[in-house]
Amino acid sequence: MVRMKDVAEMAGVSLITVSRVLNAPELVKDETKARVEEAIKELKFVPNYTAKALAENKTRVIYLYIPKESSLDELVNMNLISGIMAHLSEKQYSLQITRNFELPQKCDGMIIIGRNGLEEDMDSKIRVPYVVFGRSNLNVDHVDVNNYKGSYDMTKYLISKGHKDILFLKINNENIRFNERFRGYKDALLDSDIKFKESLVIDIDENQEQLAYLAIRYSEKIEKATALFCSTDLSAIGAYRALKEKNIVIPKDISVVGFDGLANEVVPLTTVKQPIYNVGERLAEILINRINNRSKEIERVLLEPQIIESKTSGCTSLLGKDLNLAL
Amino acid sequence: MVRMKDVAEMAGVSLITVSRVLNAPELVKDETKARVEEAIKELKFVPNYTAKALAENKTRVIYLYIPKESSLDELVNMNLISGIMAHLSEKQYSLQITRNFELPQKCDGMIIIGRNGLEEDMDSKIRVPYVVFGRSNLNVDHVDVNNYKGSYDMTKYLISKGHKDILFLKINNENIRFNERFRGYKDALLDSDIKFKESLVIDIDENQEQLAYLAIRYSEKIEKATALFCSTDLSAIGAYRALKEKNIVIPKDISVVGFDGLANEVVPLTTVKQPIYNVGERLAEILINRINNRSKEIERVLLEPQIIESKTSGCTSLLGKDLNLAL
DNA sequence: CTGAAAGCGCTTACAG
DNA sequence: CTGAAAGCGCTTACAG
Repeated sequence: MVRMKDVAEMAGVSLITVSRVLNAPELVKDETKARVEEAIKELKFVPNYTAKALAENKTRVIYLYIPKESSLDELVNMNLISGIMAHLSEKQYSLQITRNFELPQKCDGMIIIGRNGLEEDMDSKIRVPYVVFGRSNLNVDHVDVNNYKGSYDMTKYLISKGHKDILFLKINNENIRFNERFRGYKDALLDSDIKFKESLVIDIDENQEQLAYLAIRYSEKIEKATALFCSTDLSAIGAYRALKEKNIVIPKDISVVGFDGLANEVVPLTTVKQPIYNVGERLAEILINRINNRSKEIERVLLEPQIIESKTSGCTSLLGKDLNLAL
Repeated sequence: MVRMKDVAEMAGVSLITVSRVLNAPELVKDETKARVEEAIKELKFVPNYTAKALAENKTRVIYLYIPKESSLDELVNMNLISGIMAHLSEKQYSLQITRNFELPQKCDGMIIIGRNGLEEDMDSKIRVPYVVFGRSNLNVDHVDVNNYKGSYDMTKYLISKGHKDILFLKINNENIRFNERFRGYKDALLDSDIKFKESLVIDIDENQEQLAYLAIRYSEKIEKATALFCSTDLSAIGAYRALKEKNIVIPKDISVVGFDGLANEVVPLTTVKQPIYNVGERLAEILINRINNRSKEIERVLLEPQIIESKTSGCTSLLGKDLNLAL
């Protein structure tokens, strides 16, 4: 293994100078720097990050906190982990996962999956820089998905396809995300001069396929609508099943769209795709920047979701026509 | 931060003794050991893994090689990464991802996503212990999914539901996995005294939704069957779409099942779920064991997939009956 | 602009 | 069974 010492010898300088070329090149005379750089290239020197970390009192380890309630093999978490890994690897950082705040080892920073309530005590508990996925009441770097915008855009999209009577399957729990999606829907209607009607909203209490199924199965509001916008893909699938049972054909009789898009590799549902993988990348990026500069301005990033057109939606002009049927 | 030195002082021993208690406790007198252990607990001492790694000439970093052709946000890769991370984190190792074999930094071991052909030169290139996902012609630790068994079991499952004429949608490329799935299907028929018929096989060349769609859309073999076993979920979804277009109702007229199950959180397809997340965990586990004991016997692990019953399959006794329709 | 020396927190022959 | 000393490969005041 090539060490800084070897580079120093080859370049005819001290080890300290090599270190400077690597970490503070502006302090080194151009000519010396050139000699060192050549030696580095010649010997294919790569710094030993373990030694560097020890000397700097760093670890090059980032912890990702995922609450215990959330399984690591959920699609959201998998997307997140992959995105984070991709960026950290590039920057020579590595990742560990934790389910609580008692970390088994030192780290340089943390990524926290939003815990909406408990945040107040977080800042005192965590003694390293951290970044949060989701809203944060604290003055802290965070990344979130623009649920409002995604929902707004999807509603506009449906309107552009000729839909005016758009049913909304709403999820009624304290999760801000679902509220934002509902707001986006309403505002898009408003901005298109379509009156928002309570009679076109169907409520369920949790994001469950079965609840959505039941709600749609026994609702009569369907007949008034040409499109159904579900708050999540999971509920869209429940709704889909209910519609089929009622012999309503999709998208011939009604368009059905969802929100999340985490499995759109295999689910042919028109939906709003949350860029969770990108969220992961951005979280990692922002955290590393923060580690390298504690005093920089707080970052608040809102990533835009994207509409994925698939087989469950169509134009109103095609209503009743037997086209390519959806799954 | 509490160091070994602090523990040593409190226990009234040398730093070396503390190190022994941690790494080779059998060399330490019981009484001394007890004093040290108490001090460790009292001071909540946690070893500094960076320092340990440097002294041991280790890194505690594992590289995961994923070929460039394969995107990190594919479901398989995400499952894998999450599973690997879960185990490594537990063992205080961390992970980095690489897309080639020029590693930017030292590591203690590698996890290689099977590269079926190129394996011959691998052993010489990689100078650290490694484990492979997939078959390997080399004499190396590896983990794979039992595709044969999954397919065999699914076929048996369909037979147990009364199906005898089971169409198989086969993918005809060099990927061994697809061959194994086909073999499992044939053997299950054989073992159930059902004659295998070429006329019940439909071929496509790649695992693509559209190819499956076309193959099923224009095949007349469907009419002869009560069940359709597709080699992948993706092809099952294409097939599903084609069937719907032909006004064939699922599972009323025909059962449709797939293979993969990576998105079954949201896809209500009866399928064989590949335990990719568990594959990840096992890969990590085996690698760490190998790192700690280079001379142990080679591990060849075959994980069993699992049948997930969902809404696209049913009993032949219910054929033609209008039940809970599937998605 | 450059270098000698101490230090980061561990492990590991070697000695006793 | 226990300990003194050197070493892992870097960084960082400090001095010049």
